[in-house]
Amino acid sequence: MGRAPCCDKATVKKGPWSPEEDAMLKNYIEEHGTGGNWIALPHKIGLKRCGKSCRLRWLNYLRPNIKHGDFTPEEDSIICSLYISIGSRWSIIAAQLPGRTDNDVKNYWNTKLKKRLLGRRKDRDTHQRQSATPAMSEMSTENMNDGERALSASAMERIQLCMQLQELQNPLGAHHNPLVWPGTLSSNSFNSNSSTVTVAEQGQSSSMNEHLMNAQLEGAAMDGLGSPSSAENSNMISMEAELEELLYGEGNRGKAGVVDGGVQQGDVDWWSYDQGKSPVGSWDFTPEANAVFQDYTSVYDI
DNA sequence: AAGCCAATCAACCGCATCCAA
DNA sequence: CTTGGATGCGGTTGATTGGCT
Repeated sequence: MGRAPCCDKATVKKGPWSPEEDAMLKNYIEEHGTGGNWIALPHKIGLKRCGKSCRLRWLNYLRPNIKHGDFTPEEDSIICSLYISIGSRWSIIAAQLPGRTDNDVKNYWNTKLKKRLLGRRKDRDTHQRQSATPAMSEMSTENMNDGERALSASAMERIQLCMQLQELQNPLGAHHNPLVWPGTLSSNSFNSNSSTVTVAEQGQSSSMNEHLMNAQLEGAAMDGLGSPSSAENSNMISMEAELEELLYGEGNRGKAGVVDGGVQQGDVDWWSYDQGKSPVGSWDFTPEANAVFQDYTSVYDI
């Protein structure tokens, strides 16, 4: 039994696209559009490709205004912030970065940013293990119990990144920090009615532990997105700066913060999206991504 | 120059969701 | 309400590239 294949794999070509194939696909779509049916598209053009493959090629490579490589510090900051906030929702993250595709962002995170951030944590752990708080030590991967090992890599990364930021902000009492770790303190600290990033949605998680930990992370993120008190706002600014430090190291603060014309990093931070410039007006903002940010802005009164 | 290895990125795969019949 | 096809998405794979020995 099983699922019917989307195309005839025996007659469909796989692997890298040739310039001729690219030209055929690009010319056709520019002239006729996709016609609302990717499956039928390759047959119309005469391409021996799967419809899904055509769609991917168009979205990730052939579409106009695609940017490749050379992520800016500002983009780094957005990616990291959103990853910590919402996890591996690459399409949503990419929608905040004009010209970037989800595939690009995902690759960039996996090959560069993740290593840059977690690598720094590893270095720091090596130096600070002796003085780390018990909670921090228990969470290091080599000390994990079976339940903790059940956490997905993504969830673990987000925990590590959150903890890394906490550690920088408040080395002695990070777990009491309401900004970063609120879900552990109060089950009401995040809104379970949110239709997009909810505990229910985390039902894909493979274990209850991951379930709960994700909920805590979402809580952390959600509180960060809410209407902060002045004290929390101060924490946010601090967290923003710490993220910058993690990305670019001490002595390089400000690298991400100031771009052409003196624009501050605060203009793009994720906990203070303003109605005017974020999702709407973004390049290729999907309805799904739009829904996420509408939830953020309506539920958390941003 | 050759071989090895790690990094990078395009592309594939399979699952989840959407939506029309 | 149910079903099945189409689409979207995230995880993973594999080919290519570049650096090092």
